Amino acid sequence: MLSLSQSTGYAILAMGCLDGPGGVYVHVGYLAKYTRIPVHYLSKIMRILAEKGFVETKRGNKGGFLLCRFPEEITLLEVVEAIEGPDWKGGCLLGIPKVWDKRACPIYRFCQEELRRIEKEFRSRKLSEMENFRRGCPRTITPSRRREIM
Amino acid sequence: MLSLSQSTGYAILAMGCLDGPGGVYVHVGYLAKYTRIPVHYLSKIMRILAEKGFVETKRGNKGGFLLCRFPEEITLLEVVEAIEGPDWKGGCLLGIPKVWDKRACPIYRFCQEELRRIEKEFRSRKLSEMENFRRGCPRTITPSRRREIM
DNA sequence: TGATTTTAGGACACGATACTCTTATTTGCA
DNA sequence: TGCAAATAAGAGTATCGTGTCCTAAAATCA
Repeated sequence: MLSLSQSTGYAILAMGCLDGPGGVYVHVGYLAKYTRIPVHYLSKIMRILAEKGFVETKRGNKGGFLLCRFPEEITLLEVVEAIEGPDWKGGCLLGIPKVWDKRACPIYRFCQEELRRIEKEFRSRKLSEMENFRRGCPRTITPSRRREIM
Repeated sequence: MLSLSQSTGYAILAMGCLDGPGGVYVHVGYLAKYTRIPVHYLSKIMRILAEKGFVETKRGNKGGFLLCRFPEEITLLEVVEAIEGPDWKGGCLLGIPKVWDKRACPIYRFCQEELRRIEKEFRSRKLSEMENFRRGCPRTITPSRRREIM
């Protein structure tokens, strides 16, 4: 399938729901429910994002996750590279492992142009553009609704 | 990594080296060596391509593989869909599994445009455009060189 | 302090992709 | 006819992405 890994999609979905510095910590359970990501798997991804310095975590009651920077300052490209690593572009959309011979790829030039275009898009788009989505994610919740979710 | 699977790249690389109807059958070992694909793995892919009706096979002495149609008539899109299946587009370059809420993907419109552009490219490009690459692939070979290869 | 809430971290399972190896089976040619 | 060449077929292995589960540790609050 022509796409980055699901994990990257999950990371963007989840980060798009978080508040910036000074906001409220959001429980991973709410994130998971709202974004439809398996909760234990998302928990792992959040830990990676914490290690990479994207999110701040707080344990215990009223704990959860928070962005370390404001969403206006975080580009999609940063998130992509944090999860996929620097080689996310791969070089060939067709899946030719390493195009050692340009004649081997009938769309060599097209791939280069496309990947440049896509990277430019990723670099120009910020998490803040998911604001409308973020607002739908619950932050405080009743005990009964919590039992239903978890 | 943002690409189709390696198998698709392998299929295109290999098919790009084959003759059309009436040409010579090419040994999978030569294909593998020339394209730098693991020979047993390529052998499996060739069998899939044979099942799908893209290549003709001949066993035994002087056997090998041949395209069933002329390379001018075979588009990249056909090969992609044969190996990846019809859902190769996935819908979201970022890897968001199923974009149930357009607000969830900050580049929803961009993805749609890009995938349309890429599909158009795949549909317009033919295997015959790999002619220069194909010519470098050995068809007949000495026993000593064969030992070295296999 | 103790109960509750929440993340941290690791073990494990499962399927897909990528790759290897061995044993048929078919074909051409001497 | 028999040998050698070549694909067919399928079992086996490794790794990775995805997902589940359990226990430990930390933080809050009564």
